[in-house]
Amino acid sequence: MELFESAQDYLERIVMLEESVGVDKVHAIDLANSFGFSRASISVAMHKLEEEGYLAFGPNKELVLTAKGRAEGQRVYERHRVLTRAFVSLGVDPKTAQEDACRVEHDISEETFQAFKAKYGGA
Amino acid sequence: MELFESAQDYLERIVMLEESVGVDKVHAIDLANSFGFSRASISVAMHKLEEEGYLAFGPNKELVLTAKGRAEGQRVYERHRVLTRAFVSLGVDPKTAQEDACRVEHDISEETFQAFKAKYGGA
DNA sequence: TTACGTAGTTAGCCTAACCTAACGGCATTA
DNA sequence: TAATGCCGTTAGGTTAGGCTAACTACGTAA
Repeated sequence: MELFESAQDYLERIVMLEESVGVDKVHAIDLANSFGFSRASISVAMHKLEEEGYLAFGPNKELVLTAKGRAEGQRVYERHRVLTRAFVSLGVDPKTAQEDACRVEHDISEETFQAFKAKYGGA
Repeated sequence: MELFESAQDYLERIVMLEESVGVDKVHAIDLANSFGFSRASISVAMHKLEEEGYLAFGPNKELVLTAKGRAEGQRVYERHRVLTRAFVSLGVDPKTAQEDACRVEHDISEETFQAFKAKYGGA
């Protein structure tokens, strides 16, 4: 089954949160707060991701990414970072660049992403 | 009421079709063929656009854009052209660039669009 | 003139992705 | 120990945007 688009966002955000300083385990509530969505929506989405093998629930409901889930999250996160950097390089305000990257990251082909990465990917 | 995203595509496509050589009047069937959607889906969408004042139906069901509809269609079409040109400039295959532009055109802020236009907007 | 093909419409269905309301488990605290 | 509050879940609802099936209207061709 195809990974639904919102799921890419969730996996990406889990990876982002995990990389935040001071964050140990990520819970569903953290995603809900981060996106401003209801706990219910996140709960349902997490169970779908579990069914499809992208994550598991730890003993205290921590969200534990599988290798497959982590790879996908990191893939999307990299797109996010490259696109944000590209937009900022073009003169866009960092906050706006970030928001736009968050939507565009799902929409561009691998080819177009690689073109951006080649031009704007360097640190 | 906010203009739903698919509606932007429809208005844009009507403008594109009108500008095609040899095209006189655009009908719903032309959109259906162009997108590969059913006639039913297009029919419903066109009536919504009519209700909201973006177009009218001519005596033979031609789709007649209002000033408001044409402005919106042209706005989206310009985004499409600028983004396609930008992606091609980055080395992306024209067909892929076109497809990606078609999705990204809805997602970027005016600020980011203007940044692309400034850099890649020239003929 | 009947029959056919094309275009548009209507009704009803599906999925993705959100929502609220209500409830269960668990820990902390008065 | 009983109440409080937080987190997660379940049930049911909404909206956007597609679908098929079946109907209508109209023009053309046999």
